[in-house]
Amino acid sequence: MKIQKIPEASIVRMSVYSRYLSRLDQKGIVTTSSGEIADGVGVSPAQVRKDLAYFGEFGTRGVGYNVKDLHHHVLKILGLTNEWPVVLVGAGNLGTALCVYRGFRERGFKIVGVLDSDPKKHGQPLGDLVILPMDKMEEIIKENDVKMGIVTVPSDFAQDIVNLLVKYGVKAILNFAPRAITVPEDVELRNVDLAVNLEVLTFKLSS
Amino acid sequence: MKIQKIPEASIVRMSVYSRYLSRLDQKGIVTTSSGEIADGVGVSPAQVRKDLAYFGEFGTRGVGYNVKDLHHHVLKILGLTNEWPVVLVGAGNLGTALCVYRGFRERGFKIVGVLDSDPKKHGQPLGDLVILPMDKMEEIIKENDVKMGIVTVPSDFAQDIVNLLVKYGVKAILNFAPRAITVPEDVELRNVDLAVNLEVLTFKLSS
DNA sequence: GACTGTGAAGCCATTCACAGCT
DNA sequence: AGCTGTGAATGGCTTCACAGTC
Repeated sequence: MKIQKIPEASIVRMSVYSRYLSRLDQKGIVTTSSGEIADGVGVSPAQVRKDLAYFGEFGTRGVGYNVKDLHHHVLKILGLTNEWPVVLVGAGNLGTALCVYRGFRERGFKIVGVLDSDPKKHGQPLGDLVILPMDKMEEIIKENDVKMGIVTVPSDFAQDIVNLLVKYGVKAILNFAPRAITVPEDVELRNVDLAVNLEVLTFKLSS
Repeated sequence: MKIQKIPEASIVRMSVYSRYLSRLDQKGIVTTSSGEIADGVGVSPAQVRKDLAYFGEFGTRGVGYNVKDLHHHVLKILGLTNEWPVVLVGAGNLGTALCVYRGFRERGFKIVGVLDSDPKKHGQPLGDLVILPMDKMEEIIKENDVKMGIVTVPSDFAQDIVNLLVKYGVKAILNFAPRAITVPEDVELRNVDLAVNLEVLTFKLSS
């Protein structure tokens, strides 16, 4: 295998494969194939093989893949073999929902701090945490060695919050505010725009 | 302009442009350019022009675009000139958060019904709605002429719920369950996988 | 001079098709 | 015979570069 750039879409699919492999493993299935995975997640078998091939040779020709083995490899590729501490900023409706979202914990993400600028919220319990004021950000990040942040503050404040997170050493940010945000080169940013997803649907319904 | 297939990525960007144009309009700005829009949303000017060109000629050479005018055109293209009634299924943490999410209402999406299978939740207020049992689905959809649904139920039930929505006439579904879901050809489906977004970040942090 | 609209070129991702292994 | 791994072919999106317009 030559070294080459890996498409972001492949990484997204790797994450999806890993969830499917975890299900196969739970069902006690020992061996699988690119065809089975493809059916299970809704892509082509060639796509599955190509994606996996970016990272190594995990299968046996004529046989397929060992489920446990492949699952472990994929988790390792995604960096999910250890728990990730995460700080969440913005304890509004969306923030509180994400804070207790089981899908994150199941995949090894642990929210270790929830911050909000509203003094009325400070001290309020949220899951097994307590909402803290913004000036606790540095402490939370440093004490827990936090590298990831989730931003669910109103759009107007998103860039400022992101700047703060970066200042205190966060290296990857998931932003839910529908605004263009900039970060330094060594920081990873992903945006999730919930309304956009509905609007793609209305476009298709209308055309 | 020739007829041609429009990339989905272009539609996503159109939605982003429309939000930026709405901000420019609010600020009272009358004229803009592909360069300004590009800077504002973080893409290239050529990309902006190409995207818009899929749908028509909205600008004036040497001048730029009229903000109000372009904004209106983009909203019309996205099918956002009328309010869309939406039904939401699954009043867990994520579902309740989305139900009162301002970002949806601001863009013309109105949740007209929240359903959950848990009898303990029935009758509980949620925003200005009340959580209803699943067997009210048909009534809600028919009475409000609902064409869009949001699914925030546990993964194991997502396909069943989607099947029900489709059965009662919903034509576009936004699914938050991390499972492969299938729908008939005439139904649009989009998946939002929140954990995947964090996992793409961990991949990048780890590599 | 400034900015749009667009064919052509370049680039990137997916699919194909088959050699290689069990 | 069955399935992986992969170079080659295809298809699609983005960028380039410039003619057209004000």
